[in-house]
Amino acid sequence: MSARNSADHGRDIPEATVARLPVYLRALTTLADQGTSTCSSEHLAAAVGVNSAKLRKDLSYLGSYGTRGVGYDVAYLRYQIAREIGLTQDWPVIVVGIGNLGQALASFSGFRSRGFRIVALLDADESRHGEVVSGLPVEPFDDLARIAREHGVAIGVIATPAHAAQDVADAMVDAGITSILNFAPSVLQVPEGVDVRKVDLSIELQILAYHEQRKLPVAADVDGVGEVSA
Amino acid sequence: MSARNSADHGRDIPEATVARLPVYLRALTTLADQGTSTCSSEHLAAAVGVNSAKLRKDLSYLGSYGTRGVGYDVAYLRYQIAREIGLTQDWPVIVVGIGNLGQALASFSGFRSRGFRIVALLDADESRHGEVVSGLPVEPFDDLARIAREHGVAIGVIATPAHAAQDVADAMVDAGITSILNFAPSVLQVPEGVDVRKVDLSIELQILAYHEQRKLPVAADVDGVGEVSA
DNA sequence: TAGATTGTTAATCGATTAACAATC
DNA sequence: TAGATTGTTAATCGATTAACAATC
Repeated sequence: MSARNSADHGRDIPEATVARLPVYLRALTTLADQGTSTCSSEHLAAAVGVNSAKLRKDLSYLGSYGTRGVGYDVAYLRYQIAREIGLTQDWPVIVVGIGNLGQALASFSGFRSRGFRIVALLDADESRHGEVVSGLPVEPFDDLARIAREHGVAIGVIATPAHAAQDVADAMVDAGITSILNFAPSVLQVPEGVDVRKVDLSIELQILAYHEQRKLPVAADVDGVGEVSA
Repeated sequence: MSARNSADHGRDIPEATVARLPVYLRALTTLADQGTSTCSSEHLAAAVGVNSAKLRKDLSYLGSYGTRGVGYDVAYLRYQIAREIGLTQDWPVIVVGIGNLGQALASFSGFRSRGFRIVALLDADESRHGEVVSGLPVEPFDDLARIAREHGVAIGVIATPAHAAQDVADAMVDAGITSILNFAPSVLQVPEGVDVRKVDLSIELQILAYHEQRKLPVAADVDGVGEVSA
């Protein structure tokens, strides 16, 4: 009953699928680098650690880029995924907060090779201004709006302490930035239409700790102490 | 029909809930620091940006720690969540790979305050050995097993380049580490019983780019180019 | 043609959320 | 008691996966 035709492709891709497309893309790049020209869903799924049915379902949201009985052309599928994500274009990015993490981000080569180009590093600390980090000068935070507009920046990265993060987000939104990657351990309030993704190092460790804690105690279903002597 | 009693608490908490508990914990810490002693699910939910029904359902997996008509005692709920996650104990952690990211991790104060203690920094590069980073000496990667056992390390962080990550993971598993936080852009193969969480900076940016790409083109349902002039 | 593999269906599973009885 | 808020139910929604017809 649902009138799905070829023109629908690229619309309404489930979030869970969107989050996996970059993983597939990376695996395809690895395969291409190894000289592999064709691969099956089974092969690619094994490389990224997912169920092959899930992989095929994910790819089906993009279109029919495989050949039954044969598999997928690595270069072709790779291009289609890159196009779908928007990596065939260049994304100027600014980073606010040049502490240890900000410097690590500034020097991270993985961004550049995937279509992301850091065009400016900003910090509120005057004593840092003019300092060159990974080839870019540290500029005043107050110049955010001007810099963002000059470079057509749509994506901003927050690498400040938690207490500054909301102010930075507000300034980014004012400057027309509509996608924010937040490394500060704080919840950002942003208007509708602005996407925020959060990377939180200590939350990741806490999730691991939760599972780790369940591994150590004995399996018996008692309300025991469950502590092991140090 | 399901015989759920109070002794069940702390078992079978859904993954989605586990991932949110650290967020609740942080919000409760903020409230406590502000001197707030009681809060409603509505209030706490607003602070972390979730539906209050979801918050109450999440908390219900831990037990009944609220008071109808009143809300939650901030300090008490905070303790209960911390206990559930396992943050009432100390987690020794090692970091392998002392590049920019590894140094940022080593100096990140957020770990220590949440019960995680970095006990060693390791790197395969001999020229770095002995160098002191954030008060810890960089030690040889080959000493991983000894160091991990000496400190009872259960959680390891991989901050190496992608090509080294699998070897590091293998060594960690051999050394008895059963939880790994992987910052390298590679898929790790680990035996059952070992948890891996992955933080991938460029994947986060790619997910943002996907959504950003859908914002820019005009809404019309045409197969147009959708490119804006630079 | 026979074998292989995709793309899709449909069943299942897990997560979200509105609504409300329980109860402070 | 009246008002407020929890803890839980049940409906809904979205994601996963086995199975298989389509088809190269």
